[in-house]
Amino acid sequence: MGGELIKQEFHNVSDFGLDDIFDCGQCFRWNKETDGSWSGIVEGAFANISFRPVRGEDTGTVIIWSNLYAADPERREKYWSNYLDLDRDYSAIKRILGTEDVVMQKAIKASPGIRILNQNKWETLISFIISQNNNIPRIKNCIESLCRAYGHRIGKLKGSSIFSFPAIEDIIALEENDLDVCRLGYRARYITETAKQVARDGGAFLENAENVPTAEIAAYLEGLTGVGAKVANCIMLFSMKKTEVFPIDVWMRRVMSRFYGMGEDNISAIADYAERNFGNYGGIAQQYLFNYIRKLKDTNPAVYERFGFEK
DNA sequence: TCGCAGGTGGTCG
DNA sequence: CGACCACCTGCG
Repeated sequence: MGGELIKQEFHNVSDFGLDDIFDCGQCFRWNKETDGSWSGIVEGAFANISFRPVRGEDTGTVIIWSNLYAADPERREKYWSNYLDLDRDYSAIKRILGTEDVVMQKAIKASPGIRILNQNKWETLISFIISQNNNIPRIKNCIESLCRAYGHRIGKLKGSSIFSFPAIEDIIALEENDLDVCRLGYRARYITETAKQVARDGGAFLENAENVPTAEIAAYLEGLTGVGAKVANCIMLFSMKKTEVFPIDVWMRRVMSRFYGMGEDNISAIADYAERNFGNYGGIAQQYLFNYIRKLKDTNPAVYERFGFEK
């Protein structure tokens, strides 16, 4: 590994579940270890995160082993606290979302440990371009392949090399068919085009996006090749703290039609419903619902199939 | 084996 | 502006 691993702990953390956080489709470079911890690559560094609950499942200690900002304890603590969204009061959000919404109460109960990660903007942008019309195992394979081909070798783990996510410069330096090895399909062109567009201002807009109004960011992102409303919302939610956006994908359309009695292809009506009922926490509501319907399909396909509309 | 996957861009009325 | 439809690829 590049640099030794240093331990960072956060105590008395509640509303926190590793599987809920890392397996809810918001990130693609984290993998579960046999001991239940999760390992991932973040900002060109390696990390392993485990959670030790105390007093049942309510609160516990988050334990992070990483070589990120090894020489700067203050920066390191700030980074991870922000990355894991530890300053946000999820109990309060759950109360707000669950009020007079039985479906949401069930969804929250199914994945009580969800937290929205605050990830690198560029990596999130490219990752969600790759995610379109694609399935999660292949999305992960595509991203690893991209990192292996054009990221930088940052060390070795369990006998195999690990790589950082390629920087903007790494992508704009590519020639016509360089991405073929990554098997990205038609998304390859979207990525090279988007990289050029983002590089026009040296990546400044993306870097400062958190301070820009949501509508303005959305307009910028949807101007990028391969970025539509859904991908733009995912980028804003998972890397820019815009918790009010509500990404609508096939799963959300299924949830809204099965559990909320809405037309499956009436996207604008679904968006209106989310805005009115989930308000500033639409994105968090979306994550509870997304995990709920996906888990239901995996754990109880029969119920998933015949689940009619209930309200 | 083959439909489908956390959609988007282009085209046509 | 809304309703199609093609699109790389490989998982389940």
